[in-house]
Amino acid sequence: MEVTIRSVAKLAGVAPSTVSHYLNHSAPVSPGTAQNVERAIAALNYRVNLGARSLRLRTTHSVGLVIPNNTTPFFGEIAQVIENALWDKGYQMLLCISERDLERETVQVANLAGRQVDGILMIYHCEQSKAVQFSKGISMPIVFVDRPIPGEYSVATDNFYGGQLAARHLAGLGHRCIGLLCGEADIRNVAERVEGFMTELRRWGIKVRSDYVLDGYQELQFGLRISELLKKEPRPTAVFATNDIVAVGAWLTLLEKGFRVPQDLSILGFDDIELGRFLIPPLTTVGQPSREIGEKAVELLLQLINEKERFVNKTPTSVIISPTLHVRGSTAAPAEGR
Amino acid sequence: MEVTIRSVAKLAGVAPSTVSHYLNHSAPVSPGTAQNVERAIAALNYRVNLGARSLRLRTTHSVGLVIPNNTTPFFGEIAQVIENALWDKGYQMLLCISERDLERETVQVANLAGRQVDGILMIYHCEQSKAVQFSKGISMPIVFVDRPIPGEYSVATDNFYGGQLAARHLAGLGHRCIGLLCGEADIRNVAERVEGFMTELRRWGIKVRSDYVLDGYQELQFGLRISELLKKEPRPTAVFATNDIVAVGAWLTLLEKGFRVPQDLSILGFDDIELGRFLIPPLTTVGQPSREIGEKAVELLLQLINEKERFVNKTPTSVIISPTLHVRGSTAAPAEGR
DNA sequence: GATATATCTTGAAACGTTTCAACACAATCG
DNA sequence: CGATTGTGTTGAAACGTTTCAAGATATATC
Repeated sequence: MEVTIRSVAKLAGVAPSTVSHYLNHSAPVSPGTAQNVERAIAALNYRVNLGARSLRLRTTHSVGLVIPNNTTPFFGEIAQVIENALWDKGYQMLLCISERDLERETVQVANLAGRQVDGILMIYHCEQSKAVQFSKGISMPIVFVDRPIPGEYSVATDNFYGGQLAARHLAGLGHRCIGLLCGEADIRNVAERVEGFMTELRRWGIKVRSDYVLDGYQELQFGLRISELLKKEPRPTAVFATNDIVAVGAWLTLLEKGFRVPQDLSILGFDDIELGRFLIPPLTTVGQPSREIGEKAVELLLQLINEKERFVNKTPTSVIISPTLHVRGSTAAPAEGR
Repeated sequence: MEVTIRSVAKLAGVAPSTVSHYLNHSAPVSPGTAQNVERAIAALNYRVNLGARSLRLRTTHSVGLVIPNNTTPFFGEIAQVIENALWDKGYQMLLCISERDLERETVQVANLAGRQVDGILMIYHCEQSKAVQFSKGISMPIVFVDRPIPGEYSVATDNFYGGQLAARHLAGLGHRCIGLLCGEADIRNVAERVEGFMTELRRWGIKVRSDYVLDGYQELQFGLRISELLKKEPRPTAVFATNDIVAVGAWLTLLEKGFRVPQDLSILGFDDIELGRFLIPPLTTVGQPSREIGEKAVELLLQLINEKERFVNKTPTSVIISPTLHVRGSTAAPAEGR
């Protein structure tokens, strides 16, 4: 038999409600009974059944997080930051990995709703995600992370500005002949980075030749294709990768081919993953403030949870966080005469 | 008001129990009522409250996973594999990140127990973890992952054998002068790798000079200290790092100092993280079968959950999975004359 | 000493399910 | 035709909590 609040009450010689009051400080309990209850709890190794409590209280103190993948450094970091923030506030995180499967994404949201989580945080995979539509039919608040949706609560990076930062840095160093490794331009975040980058370059009067732009997946492997740019005439003096992993791939290729970074070619990434800091030279990059994003998302969600009524008729807010440029060793002014 | 099985029943003009039977196929329902119920469910957008169901059924179909950290590639991968395996079986994963905090680890296990998870998977941080002791007081089965405990159920890599594989490979190539980058030797897993490595080398009649052994943390930064080994006379022709991240650190340093891998120095890691496959040359490594470990752990745990009674008196089994050597480009025979 | 007040304790109802035992009805059997 | 079987349906109890309203006791007030 399970040990319940009733068994504790019986052993302590009081009513279950008294035990409950003792546990929750919801009513004063005389020192004598307090001690009895304490002893009974210890003797039976009683632990309150949070599921039952949730049923009664209509709040589970749990939050679901849906991410496309956990091995991508950025997502893994976000998940960690969010777990930490939630834990601090007494919330348990239910992690769902969608594996970029739209069907699965939706079922996971439905499941979380069925489990009566108090709220949901979601990095949806792409614009077509059915889960986004589906999420409107559930009763708990939902905050979209990293990838905003018009008309919904969200917390994300200002990707356009990030692209501008990158452009400004390279242009400021004197680069005029610049390449671009563009990972998955159909993801809005990436598109915005590119747009910001191009817009800013245009402001400097710099035009990126279309054959200096490579498209591919956001994987290390794609970065290896930088070798194609090295054959161009004139060779670009700097390259912006829309993603650190891609930048690392490029970096590896350059080293292998005997090019020196940054003397022969400057390289600039986006994300600020841990590895980049340890390359030699370390990678200059536009840092996604993953800590700030995760914490802000949790803060916003908990607000929605706690002041539910008040927020019902407010138009959802979209929090945009500015990335910052981390200047490290992989970028420098172009060599003389170029 | 929440939409419950009762509201559905009322709208469909039947008893709540009938709706339940319809949902769970626990009793035949006539086609007519079935349709009515279906319609009512759709009309009200009803979704069964899994919390309430759990309370009644005494099973939550959820499992807790405790890991020290989610950004370490190996842990992140394990978490992902486990989530996938659990999801396939209809279980929800509750993720707890202990941040290597022994206190927190314990509280997390207690919390999971309170939430009535059906079982717990745990990568504890170190031998002193109080959580290990604590876990004996809870009622649900627990399987230790990656780091076994005598007398408890566990699934882990055969680290000793992994060390042997590494040694055999290097010795077989002809290396006689071998260095060792040893990350956190007080973690048993690491100690076993080293032991297997040394044992096998001894069998080949090779002794590792004590000043060829460096100790440090399992971080990329530690790998940078390989430069200390490069000054030794004679210089080692190969280095084994007990961890891929450390190996990558070493690899970066070698490249930066102008040493060629593997011509000047062979380098061998442990874990098989994704990044290693993309170095140029790619990293030879002893692969931790993270997929197999995760899946096996889930399989074992679900067995314990489902056949609980039967297992009660069995002595816990400790599953050991053999790692495999992935020979890639970073190792080769030593240069002539050395 | 009666009444009011404060402190402590309690039984019962509720949260949203599932399931047992019982019932109603129709079809089948001998 | 009475008994049996099978198919659908149901009310009530249970899962382990919390909380409301009310009861019990002790203390203070007039």
